[in-house]
Amino acid sequence: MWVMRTDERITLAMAELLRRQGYAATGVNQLARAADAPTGSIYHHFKGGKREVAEAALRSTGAAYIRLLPLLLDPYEDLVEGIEAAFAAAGEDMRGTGWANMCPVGTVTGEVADVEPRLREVAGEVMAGWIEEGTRYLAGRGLSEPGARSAMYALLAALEGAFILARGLRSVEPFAAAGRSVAAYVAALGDRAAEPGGAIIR
Amino acid sequence: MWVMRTDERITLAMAELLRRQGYAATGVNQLARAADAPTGSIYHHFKGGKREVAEAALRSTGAAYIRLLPLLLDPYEDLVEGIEAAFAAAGEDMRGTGWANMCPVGTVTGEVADVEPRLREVAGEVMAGWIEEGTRYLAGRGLSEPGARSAMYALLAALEGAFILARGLRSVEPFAAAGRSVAAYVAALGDRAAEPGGAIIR
DNA sequence: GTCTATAGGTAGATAGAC
DNA sequence: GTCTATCTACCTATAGAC
Repeated sequence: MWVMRTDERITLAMAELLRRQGYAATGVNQLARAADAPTGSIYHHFKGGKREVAEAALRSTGAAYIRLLPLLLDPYEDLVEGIEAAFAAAGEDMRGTGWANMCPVGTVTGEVADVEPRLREVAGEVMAGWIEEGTRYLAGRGLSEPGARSAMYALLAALEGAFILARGLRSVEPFAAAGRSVAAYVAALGDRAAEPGGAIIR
Repeated sequence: MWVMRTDERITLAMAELLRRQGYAATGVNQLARAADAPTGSIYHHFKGGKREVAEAALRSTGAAYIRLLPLLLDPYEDLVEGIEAAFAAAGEDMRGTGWANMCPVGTVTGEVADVEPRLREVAGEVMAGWIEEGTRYLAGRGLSEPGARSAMYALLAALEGAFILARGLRSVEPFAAAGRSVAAYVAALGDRAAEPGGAIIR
């Protein structure tokens, strides 16, 4: 793509700002500057203003993020090993951006879920999509359906929490520990699935 | 305490507002209303204004939260069982408050770590204190020191992440899964510690 | 579709009477 | 120490020329 449409630039700039400073602290003028667009263009493309831009940003980054799961785990024949490696990679990525690289969906949900019901809804839809797609993927890697679903909840919680802890502590240690924890859980699920009679997993 | 000092009311009100709507969305006038104090009193007690109030709120809730760890886990002779129960309790607590009951430290860290360096520092200090105290507690429950530390990182990450997922999805399922995951990790750490030669734990 | 100018409101912060 | 009135600056959003 040699050119990027104005509305795409606006959405992308919003996603970046949400990751770094959240929704409330992000101003429309700041967004316009970041997207290299005049203020009026934002309201031309997004009649709902700032909030509608944020909704678009959450949806688009949500779709992009879930694609990382197979991308990071496919190379590992051993799923448990892959999970530890994926968490480690996320930690290094965050360190490389000066501890700024957070998930906008998690940031916004924590920040303004009570005050902006529409954003909470969109974030919830994105998260639900993550769970569904992730469950399918993990089931394809050998976990039972309920086991895969539970593992996906645990994985996402550990990941979102590791983002926050790493950002506060400026350390990759939360990612390392969270990765080991989720890996241990998946390993335990796998062991149980491999037992005779198999797949009794809560 | 029959009376509560003005500065205490302000700090407490700020903590509550931070949990529900974050730092940037919380206005000084709103804070004054919530604390039942005039705007000027805030600047009388906190020369640094809004940001200094937020610092005090993070420190005080940080100290209060870590006390919950022994409170929730002491009743359980089996640590692994206790961890699952504690996560379940946190989830129910959150459901009871209409999915609003989040940790202000995590919220603020996710929201304005880049934009308000002082708040990031304070949040980091609070988190580091959680790790230290939590590591001591878990070591007292039989884990090796490095195992306890790693478990504490994993526990906090899973908990902060579960807050976010539960808030977005309006479901306690993230807490259930996160609890099972951390419990599985602690169980694995314990098994290894019990092996002959013992306590080879990363 | 792009961009400028600006309206109307609210923010954080302060001054100073009590 | 408490409280009111108010300042300046910035916010979201809009109107309308190009």
